[in-house]
Amino acid sequence: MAGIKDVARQAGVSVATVSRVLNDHPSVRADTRDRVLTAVAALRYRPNAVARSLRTDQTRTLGLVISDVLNPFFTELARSVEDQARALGYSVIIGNADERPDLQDHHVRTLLDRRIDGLLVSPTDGGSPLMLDAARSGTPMVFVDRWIKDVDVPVVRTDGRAAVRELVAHLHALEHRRLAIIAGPAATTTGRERVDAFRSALREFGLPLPAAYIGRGDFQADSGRRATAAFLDLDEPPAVIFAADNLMALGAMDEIRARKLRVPDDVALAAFDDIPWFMHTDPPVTAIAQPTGDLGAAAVRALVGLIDGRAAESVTLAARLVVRRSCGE
Amino acid sequence: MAGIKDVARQAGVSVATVSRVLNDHPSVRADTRDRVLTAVAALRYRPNAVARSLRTDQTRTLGLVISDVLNPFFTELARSVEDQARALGYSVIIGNADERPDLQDHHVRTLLDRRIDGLLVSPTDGGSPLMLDAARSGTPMVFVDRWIKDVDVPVVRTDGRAAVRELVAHLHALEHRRLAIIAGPAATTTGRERVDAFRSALREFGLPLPAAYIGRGDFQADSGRRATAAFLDLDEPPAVIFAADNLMALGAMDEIRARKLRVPDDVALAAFDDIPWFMHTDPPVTAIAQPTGDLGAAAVRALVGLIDGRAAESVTLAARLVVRRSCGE
DNA sequence: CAGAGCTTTGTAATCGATTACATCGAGGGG
DNA sequence: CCCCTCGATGTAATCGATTACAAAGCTCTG
Repeated sequence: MAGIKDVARQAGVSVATVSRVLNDHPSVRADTRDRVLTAVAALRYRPNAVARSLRTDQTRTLGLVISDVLNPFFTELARSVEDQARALGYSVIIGNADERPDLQDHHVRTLLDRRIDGLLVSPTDGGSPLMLDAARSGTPMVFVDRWIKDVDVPVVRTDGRAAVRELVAHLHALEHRRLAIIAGPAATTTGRERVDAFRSALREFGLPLPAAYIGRGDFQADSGRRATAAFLDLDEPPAVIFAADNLMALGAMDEIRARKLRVPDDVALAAFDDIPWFMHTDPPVTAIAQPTGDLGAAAVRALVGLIDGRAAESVTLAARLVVRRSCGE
Repeated sequence: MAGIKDVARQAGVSVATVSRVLNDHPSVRADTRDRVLTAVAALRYRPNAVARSLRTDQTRTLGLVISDVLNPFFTELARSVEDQARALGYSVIIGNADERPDLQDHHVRTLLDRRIDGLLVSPTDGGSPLMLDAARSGTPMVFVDRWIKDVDVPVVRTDGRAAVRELVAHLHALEHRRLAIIAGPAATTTGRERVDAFRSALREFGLPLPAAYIGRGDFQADSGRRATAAFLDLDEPPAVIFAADNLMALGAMDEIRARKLRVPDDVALAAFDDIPWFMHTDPPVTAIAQPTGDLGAAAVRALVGLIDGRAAESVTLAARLVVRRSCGE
């Protein structure tokens, strides 16, 4: 592959001049520029990004570590992140943590080794020392969706409290009284928050949230299945199951279907995170929708701001309830 | 951030020795190695992958350019690719082409600039000159799922002919006679192949495939909606709609639902590419499933083989039909 | 017309690693 | 006891770009 030297030779100038043309430095005579450009075209020269990065100490690359690519919410997020990053001249390297702290650390380490300019993370757990170190040592970093307490890192996220309250009101209006939740891992903020929001909303309506009605999930389908099985085995099973993410809702549907029960007649179902498929499930699932596109775009803007030395602020967007038929009419 | 020089100073050796320890070169005395390792730990040193790549001319990174991240088939593929790559010591950079040739080229260019060691592509169109050049100029490259004719690049893909034939047999047995297909873009191999397979199977059963029963889709949901609308507006609408991918099937369901028609009573529906949600749609969708995990793993193995100088062979796996209820009982 | 000042270009250092080659010291054979 | 060999380590070139500084050419002015 042709290098800058080949271009310089071909154009009869020095490498410095070629470099200046490439970075459109003003002090290059027009005809020299033309000769260089012709040589570049003739040799199909493309600057080596690796060499450039080494010298300039910037890669124009952002790292994105997400909890689970198979979760449609996160792939939508990844997509909007990439779109916005591209618009700002950055590439994105995605790392899939699969909800595993060790994999998360693996990706953070690899990304740091590659000297990405900034890191976008949706942490799987609460306290990866590696990540905390990175944050403290000044790596530009922004949390998205989930975050870690007591770290000075901006957070771009959705506040679901109002929507959860709305959901509970909806359920209450439909005469449902025994409401259960499949929670996410306690190590994640979203895992805890959604339960908290649910609990406060229930209290507001004078409803209890017994321990048996809090299922321990890990944001993946299998755990939704297991938690649902446990609920349904109870002497007094809940009337509604609220899954804290869409994959656990999928698992819940699996289990309900396996037991030949009907939604919403036997159990009602609702989920956090709306996805296109919920419109077509049997029945369509009532869900709380996050503004995923805005979330990704805002996160990238905040991160690039940080990279450019501006102080980034945390952003909180609102979720909204989408009522369908899975909780009754 | 600490560099190799800092480590050398701290350990009282030269950078060469540090490098040797890091790449575990045999000729380093045990106690020297220990001193270096202590220094590495003390300074929390991590080698700069950018510098290393420049010198060694390898990035231990694979590029993966896929047609659409929002398509669950491709995100599953991406996931298995990443898993296998990680197992072999490679990172993966994913580029999402969004079914747009210009975006595809953008990603190929960026990946090439970054000097990735190899490229995995599921081409959106038939003839990006950039990609053809790259292939010819020796960039290790493997096509996955889709491919381009007349290029000397190994292909790892699924052959759906048998499964499509099985599907048609199933439909025929259910007394369906008017079968339509929503095709993918003619520029893609999968776009054409699936129609061809469908057509031959129909012929085998003595059924026609009128032009009006071939919908022009682009593998995205909207086009499925439009093609379905066109079918249903026909004087003699089809009894079955076979969507050549899952997103177009989603679009078809949208349109059918919007017209208050029922699947399979009013129209039957089948799709290429199975996804977890098809089990829970109303009704569950009959689909042709690809062995996605194997596909990704085989593609990575072939690519890494190429990188290591071994000759890679094309791999063809078989798809299988998963019968559910969307075509009748 | 000399020299100041500006524009344009070139020379060479640099980024942080790897690695060919040089060097040094110890041990062994004659 | 000398020299050769081999193991361990260091010195410095190198990868392909960017960029500070030097230098050359040109214009313009007094």
